[in-house]
Amino acid sequence: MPWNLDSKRPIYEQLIERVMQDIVTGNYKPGEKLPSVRELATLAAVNPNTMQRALAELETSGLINTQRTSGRFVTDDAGLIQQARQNLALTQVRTYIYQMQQLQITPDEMQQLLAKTLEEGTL
Amino acid sequence: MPWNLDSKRPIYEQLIERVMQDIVTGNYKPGEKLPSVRELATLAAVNPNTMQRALAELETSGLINTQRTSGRFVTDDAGLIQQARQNLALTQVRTYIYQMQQLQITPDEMQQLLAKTLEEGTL
Amino acid sequence: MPWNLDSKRPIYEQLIERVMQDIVTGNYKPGEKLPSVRELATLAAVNPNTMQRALAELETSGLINTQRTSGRFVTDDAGLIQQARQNLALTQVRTYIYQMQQLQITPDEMQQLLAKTLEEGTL
Amino acid sequence: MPWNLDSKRPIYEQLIERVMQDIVTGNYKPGEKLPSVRELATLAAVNPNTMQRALAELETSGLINTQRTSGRFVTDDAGLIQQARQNLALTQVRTYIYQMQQLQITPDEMQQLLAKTLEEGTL
DNA sequence: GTGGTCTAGACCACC
DNA sequence: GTGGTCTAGACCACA
Repeated sequence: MPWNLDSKRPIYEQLIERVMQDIVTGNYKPGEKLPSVRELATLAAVNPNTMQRALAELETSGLINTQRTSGRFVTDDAGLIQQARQNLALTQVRTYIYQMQQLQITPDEMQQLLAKTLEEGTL
Repeated sequence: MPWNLDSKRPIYEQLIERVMQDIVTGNYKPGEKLPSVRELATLAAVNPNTMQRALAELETSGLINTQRTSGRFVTDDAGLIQQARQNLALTQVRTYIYQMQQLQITPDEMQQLLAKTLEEGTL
Repeated sequence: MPWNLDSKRPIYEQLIERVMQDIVTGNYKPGEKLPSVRELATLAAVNPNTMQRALAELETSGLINTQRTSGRFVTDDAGLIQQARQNLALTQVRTYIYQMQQLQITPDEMQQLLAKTLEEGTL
Repeated sequence: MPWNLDSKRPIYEQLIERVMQDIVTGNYKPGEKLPSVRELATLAAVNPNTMQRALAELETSGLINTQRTSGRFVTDDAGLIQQARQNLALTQVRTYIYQMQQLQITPDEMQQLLAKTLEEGTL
């Protein structure tokens, strides 16, 4: 999977999002050891400093823990991970609703448009 | 209506979105003259240059036309306005779907979460 | 024939060009009386002041003369008109050559491209 | 090479044209890094903001890409550059033809006048 | 009065 | 160092 970095948004921000996704979707399992900063940086084709910063900020969320000598690990608290996933989803749906309200689109239409777009399989 | 500017995103970008919304929702009618740059700048509490930039970029969408000495006018092509509204809505729904897919959330869940959140009336 | 005014360029400038064209192409004959300022302004759908300014500037070229009481007349000096036409054409061709040189296009290519475009009848 | 800015036309517009020329004529090679905004501004003897605006608008053409922290780069798509050059040339020749038609000059004359002017080497 | 342009100078985030 | 944004204030042409 390519990293698809967009040069118009802060790189570190995109790295945070990507690693977080990999965690909440189970791509990295609870308790699993993450690749080293250098490895991840190589994979993402970014400067190690930038990856370092991203991981450091991720730690504040509690999703990953650093063991000074042995590396970084995904939290083994599965509940925490599920909660993070819920929060991300909730944020998305609220954003959707808010933006549609700005366009004066009714709740019914919001649901219909979603259903229709999903059916079409349009990306 | 306050302008609710968020200092974390470019102001001119938010101005564009706001004026566009005012147009597609009929707050400014087709063919209507917009307030002058200076007036709008005062309303939004931003520098006239910033508002100027926003309006200039808005012009590329064709939603507004500029008459150099008499002001800016909303296009009188109602179809164009409706189309713009559709596009905005489509972009929103696609973004929602894409983000949820990243979280490996199924289409069914996307719809259930939307329905549930709408019911709760949660903001 | 519509006047095709472009709101992004000074109106009076476009009026000058248009009336000058009408003269050098014989649309208004040598010695002929021009319509009144008010009439022309109506035809062009512009403010009479603007048309007034355009005609005033045209006078400096010698192509039209004002008779204080009876109106404005195209010069009856056919040579002067022909010369103006030549000058306009020369300016065009020199502009073309200059611009193409900026693109590092050779004289041969300038001629070939012109010939080809004329053949196609492309507008 | 001096920048030859004409005070009667918007400076940023001339900057756009100039940089675009430098790209399509190979003065700046595909994939090459452009000088920084500040450097170019100094070279052209304009305010950095003005140069910034020009480059920002140039980006919409796809001829240059911006990497937020490392600078701007000419696209490495040589085809795109050639296409841009063609379009610029086509625009010029069409403008020439259109203007000459307005003067009611025949296609034959358009070609003769071009040939004659090129021979004379008149600037 | 309108929009448009330009300068000067400051500050920011990012790498 | 890079690009990006914003402000303040000035001036211009046009109608």
